[in-house]
Amino acid sequence: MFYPLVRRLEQHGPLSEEEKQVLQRITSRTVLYQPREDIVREGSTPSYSSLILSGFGIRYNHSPDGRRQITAFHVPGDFADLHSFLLNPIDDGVAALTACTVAQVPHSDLKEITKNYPYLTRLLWLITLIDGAVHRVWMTTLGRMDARERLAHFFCELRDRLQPVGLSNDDSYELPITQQELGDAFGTSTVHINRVLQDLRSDGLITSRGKTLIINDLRRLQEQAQYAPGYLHLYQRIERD
Amino acid sequence: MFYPLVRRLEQHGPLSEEEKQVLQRITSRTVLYQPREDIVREGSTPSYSSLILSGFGIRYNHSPDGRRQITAFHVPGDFADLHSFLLNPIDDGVAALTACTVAQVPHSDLKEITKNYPYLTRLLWLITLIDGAVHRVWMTTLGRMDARERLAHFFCELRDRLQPVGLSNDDSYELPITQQELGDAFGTSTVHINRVLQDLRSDGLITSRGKTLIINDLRRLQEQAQYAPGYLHLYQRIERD
DNA sequence: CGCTGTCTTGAAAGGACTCAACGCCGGTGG
DNA sequence: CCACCGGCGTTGAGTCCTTTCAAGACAGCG
Repeated sequence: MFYPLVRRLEQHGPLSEEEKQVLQRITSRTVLYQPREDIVREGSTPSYSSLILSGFGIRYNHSPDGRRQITAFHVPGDFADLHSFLLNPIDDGVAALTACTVAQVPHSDLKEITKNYPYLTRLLWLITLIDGAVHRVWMTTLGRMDARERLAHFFCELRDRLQPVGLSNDDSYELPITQQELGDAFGTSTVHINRVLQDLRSDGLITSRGKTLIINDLRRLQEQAQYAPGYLHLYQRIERD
Repeated sequence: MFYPLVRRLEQHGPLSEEEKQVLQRITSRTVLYQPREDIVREGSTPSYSSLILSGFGIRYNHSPDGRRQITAFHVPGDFADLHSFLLNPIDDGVAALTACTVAQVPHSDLKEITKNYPYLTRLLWLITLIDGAVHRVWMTTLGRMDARERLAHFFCELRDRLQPVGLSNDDSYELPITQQELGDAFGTSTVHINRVLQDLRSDGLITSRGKTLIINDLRRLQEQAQYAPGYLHLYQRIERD
């Protein structure tokens, strides 16, 4: 049996047997979602947080007049709405891009953890802080880079996030994201995403066949994207005492 | 004596006498910063987090080639880099816009709180989560709104954030932010900020005299900005048990 | 009084958008 | 087994928002 939350938190600090058991217990309730299905509705007040075990998801915001902004792409191992533990009603929604299996972690269990497991609490807190760090970098790409740089940056980011969960090999990975969704994430129209992708392809930086993305020239892609992976804090360590 | 952190956290749940004393103790070390001075350097690893007691600050990111994105404006009562408690080195910097008095809260004290005061821990965690919620809305304005809407949105947001700390009266407040800084925050050039401001002024939505901003028609400003203040979670309540 | 940072203005260029149409493909139903 | 359908990707043309570059006006400060 595979315990994604254990694996994820262990990236940031060692876990005791007891702690591992706690994490296994609170992630034992799992649910299956269909592609496009809502996992958490915008504005709702869930009593649990959703941990993605398999599949791809998105987090999104709608402006009152209906324009959509995708604020995060989620891969297996991501806690899509850990923030709904303390923040409710939540103002963003979570949806499945592909079929997803999701563990529903009751907020009551999270509260118990804050009472009895300060170290686990800090680890969970850290996960939400990394989320914020990624948000800030996305803000920087949205505000200060052009569409081409933003896309290149994202492809670099996704590669580094998929690696730890074994979903990226040889710099290629499954990318089940439509051009419309890319547009909604990176602040451009679908049409423009299409043209930028063609650009990246014709420059030999990437290849995309169907839903597979191949990075042909990682160095150059990272360079043009001004990509520096530190903000992902993949190996941020926390001390127990 | 005035304890900004107590006041801030009390917005989200009642505090016991003991808890108040803890908060007072950990915010007792204060420092004064000059305008433009760095409060936290980008990429550094501070051993304390900075709580702004008076003055305005910004948080910012630089892309490797030097373009700057301002990711947050901070007002009195804001914990500018509470996330540096667990996230280090931090990838964003904090700087003073005006003269600032700042309380430096040692990370060791924060760690003690996570061990002994789970309720305070959740309150502090909440603050960082609200930060994230604001980030997401900024992403939405950056990605999906034009410069005029973004500025209007920000003026509405700042009004609602200054109200609780008594810095906004009659829908007017001090705005010690240059057009260059507004540009760096909202993803446009300084020149364009200037033109958009003139637009908002000539439409009778705002008046700005020197560093004072007056909102002349709040309804219409909020409407055009599609402003919905829920994301600030100003009165988000958390339960003790 | 002069300096420097900030604000303002104009003109030309460019990145991105909208609208519209078309091709491709997989899925569905007859 | 084939025809239809809808979602997705692609393309072109015209338009608009925003940028860049440059220069001048203004204001606060030493």
